[in-house]
Amino acid sequence: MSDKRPTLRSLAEITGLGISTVSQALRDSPEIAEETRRRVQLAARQAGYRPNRAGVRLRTGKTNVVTVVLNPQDEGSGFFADFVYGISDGLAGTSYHLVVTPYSLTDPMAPIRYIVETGSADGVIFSRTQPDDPRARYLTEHGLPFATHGRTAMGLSHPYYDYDNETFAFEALRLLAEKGRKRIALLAPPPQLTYYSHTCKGYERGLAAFGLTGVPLGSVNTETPLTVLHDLARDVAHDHAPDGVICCSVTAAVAYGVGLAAAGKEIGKHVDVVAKSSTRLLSMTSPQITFVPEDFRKAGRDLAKLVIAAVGGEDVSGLQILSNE
Amino acid sequence: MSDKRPTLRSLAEITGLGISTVSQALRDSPEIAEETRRRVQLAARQAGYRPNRAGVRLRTGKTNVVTVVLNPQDEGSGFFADFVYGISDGLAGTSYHLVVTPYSLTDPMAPIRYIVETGSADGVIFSRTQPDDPRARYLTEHGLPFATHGRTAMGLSHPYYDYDNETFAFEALRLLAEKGRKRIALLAPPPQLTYYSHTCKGYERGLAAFGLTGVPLGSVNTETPLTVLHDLARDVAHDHAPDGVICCSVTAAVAYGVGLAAAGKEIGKHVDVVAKSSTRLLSMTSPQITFVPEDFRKAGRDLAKLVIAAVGGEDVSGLQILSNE
DNA sequence: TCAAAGACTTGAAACGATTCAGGAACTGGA
DNA sequence: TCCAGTTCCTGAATCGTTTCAAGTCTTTGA
Repeated sequence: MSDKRPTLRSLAEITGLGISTVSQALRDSPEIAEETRRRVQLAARQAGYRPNRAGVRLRTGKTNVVTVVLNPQDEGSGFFADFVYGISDGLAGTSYHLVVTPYSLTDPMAPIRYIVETGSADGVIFSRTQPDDPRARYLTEHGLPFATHGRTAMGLSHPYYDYDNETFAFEALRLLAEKGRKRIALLAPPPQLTYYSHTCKGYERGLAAFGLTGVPLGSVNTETPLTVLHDLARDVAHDHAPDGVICCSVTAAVAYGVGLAAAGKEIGKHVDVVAKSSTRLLSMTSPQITFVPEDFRKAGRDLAKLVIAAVGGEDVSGLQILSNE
Repeated sequence: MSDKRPTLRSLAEITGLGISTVSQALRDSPEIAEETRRRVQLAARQAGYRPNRAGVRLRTGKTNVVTVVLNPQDEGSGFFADFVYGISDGLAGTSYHLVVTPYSLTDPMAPIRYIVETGSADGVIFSRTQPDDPRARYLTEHGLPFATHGRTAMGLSHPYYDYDNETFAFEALRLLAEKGRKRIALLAPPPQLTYYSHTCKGYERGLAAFGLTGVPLGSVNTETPLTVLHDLARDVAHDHAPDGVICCSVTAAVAYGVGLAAAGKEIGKHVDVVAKSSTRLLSMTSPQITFVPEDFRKAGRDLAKLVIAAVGGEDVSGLQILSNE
């Protein structure tokens, strides 16, 4: 009936108990009699009680916040939206809120330090993981739980979710081999990211397994400006050209594909392209490209679960996911 | 030198002043002597003091949080990523954090009520605004500041950022008229969203102004499944077909364009398509479509500024932006 | 019958901030 | 000299929660 939010104190008044009794009863402490607990919990439910987050946070230091760190390179990649929707899914039904921490163009570590120094989250999720990742190192040193999208390779065991890029590359080569392709190029991710090496490994393993020839593409990667990729595909000398291309990014694949078309090369006829994709739209405009799905929403959902488990102190060994979706 | 975060108390000890003096000095209260203020502020800077958010929030009720509400329909639209990056930009340099509030599939009002009931934000941003929007009404009734992406039409004055869709439609018709097109269809947004009527208004005004004929498309809109739009474009009877199409969404435009191609109609030759677009990728795959840019990142940035101004009590009249970017 | 043990409950302190009602020291005027 | 007014500073209370030491009451065992 009162017009303010119920608090422990008001519940105590309603039930005629002490504040600390109410507090413990709500958390099902065995110290409190079974019946009292039920009575308090009922009263709380009826009053619509929700613990005041500021109170909890001030007293315990627990923020009930998971934070995802923005990367400047992710904008407009289509990755981010799905990823956040997934994290949001994964947090649903828990007491955790999701906060989005901005990047700093001048210092990639700044957001991470900020989170640690201000204690503004219980757990962190970040992507674009590198083999020797300073963020992972820093968070580990400071004991703040985190989960990464992608793996590290620095002798550090931590929760992660990773797409199995090695298998992707390997299976992509199988597909190309089945189509009779012989000279395959790899449009790889930027080399500083961990999954670059996974991808290359699968690629090299596949070349050997299927008896194919690798064709180097020079120093371009999936984050090279699209127009450059387009022109590369259009202008490549015909006698050195690959007849199959594996691409780790939809957008890059599409740009490359448009470039091929501009050179009069038809995908599915003169050349084949296999690409990872998270969206269905582009399979409409570029139906000739072979798309292998990658589900960023699931990545986000699983990472949310992982980081919560890590916050809860679960053993890291069970918090590492290698997925092929 | 101490290993814990500085607090008002530790600053008080360092400076030899009282806690309340320090508190006021940091906020430049005129009650405190000029010199004392400087001394305290210097000490705070040197110690790397940052106010504890939980403490502030508990005492004052101020959360220093702006929350953006997710919409289920926005996933994968490309809108959301840019939008959030923009909001994050707009919040940079302020004390505000950005939290992402999940949607509820069963009750669109649930997240809004949650925010109000738990007092978990100082301000709210939401999109997909409707003429008679229950979210706007509820937030107004409860006195929680908000800013909308899109306008309402319910006799309620509130901060908003809106793209000028009326002008977009009007100018799109001008473009089509200049290309010699006569029979123009509008692929409009879903009718429950406010900008549907703005778009229609511009469309009708343009038809009259340029002497064009409107061609109805039936009950489809920009959120109709892409395959349906594709098939619609492909299968439409030739003698009733429009020779120009205005489209309020890139993805819909592309699907429609692919459908046209499947029917052997060439954009730029048999028909022209004008569409809003926030991404440059699709202008590569569909260079024949005329793209009019819409900048969601700017929308987010401006909305962040607007909602902060609203929280600060600024007059609504200056917090309404109609943009043509 | 009494002490010890157990079962429940509780008030007070603490987390870090702001606000408010004073208090001390100084000024100026009569 | 004294009173009133300024200027500047401060302790205590408060926000809502958890934790801890201590309290009451009942039960048990000898």
